Amino acid sequence: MPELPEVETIRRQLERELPGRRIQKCKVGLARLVTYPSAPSYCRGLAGRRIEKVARRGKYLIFALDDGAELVIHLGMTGSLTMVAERTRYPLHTHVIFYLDDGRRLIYVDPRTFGETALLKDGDRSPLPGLASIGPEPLEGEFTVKGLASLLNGKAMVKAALLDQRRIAGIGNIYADEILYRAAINPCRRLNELEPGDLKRLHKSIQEVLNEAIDSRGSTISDYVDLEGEKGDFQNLLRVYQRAGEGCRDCGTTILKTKIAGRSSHYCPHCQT
DNA sequence: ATAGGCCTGACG
DNA sequence: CGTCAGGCCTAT
Repeated sequence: MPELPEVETIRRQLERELPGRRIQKCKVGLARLVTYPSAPSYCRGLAGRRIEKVARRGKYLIFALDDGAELVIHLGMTGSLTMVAERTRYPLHTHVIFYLDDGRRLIYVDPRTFGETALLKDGDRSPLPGLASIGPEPLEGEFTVKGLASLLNGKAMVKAALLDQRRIAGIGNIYADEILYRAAINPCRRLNELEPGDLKRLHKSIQEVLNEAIDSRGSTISDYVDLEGEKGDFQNLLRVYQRAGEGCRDCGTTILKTKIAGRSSHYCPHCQT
């Protein structure tokens, strides 16, 4: 579910709430979600730690702890984080509970359980291959047109490449479609056929779409909510995603839907070539 | 590159 | 009942 804009929205809210707070203890209801180390060691390692900072890398949330360890959470498809008061009933599918020293709890809820969490020591991210091999942040200064061109090598379809977290961090199915629409690039185009003009538009579109989505606090298609339980607004601004059969907002042509890299892909056959 | 698997829930 | 869903890993 959550892509870069949704995770960044949650990160900003966590950053207002958590730094300075201690995790008194933690409870794991579904041990499978703790991918490193074992669930018991994870809880032992977290007990008593103070949270110093909440960062984001792609779709991963990274909590820096006072002993140098990192608490990592990936929300998968349907994960969400919420702060709840003491004596509040936990929602269905609450799998991890962090008890904070102000009485509140940070809870991890995830119906489909595609998410994961881990506790990394000494900045060693190798236990999480997806994080260890992640590509550059598209909204950071070093993400240039030239850099993008070098990341998009080979002959894969451009849509598949945008979804590949090892090339660029944080883009998922919604924003890949929206980015390609804005860049006027057909999702089936091959990387080795992109011209300098395409790359320039693609670079600009990646940053514009992601920044605008963050400004709208993400997209809520079905169940995404932020830390406060609020839905995002960007679903109202989508141009192609889930609009198959409807008219293109620019030219009126019917938006098409196809399958690329196993994911549904929406595009305007007239505007995107 | 593609399909299948991991899960639950919504919808037709 | 079947199909589909914001992610990602594996096997073919």
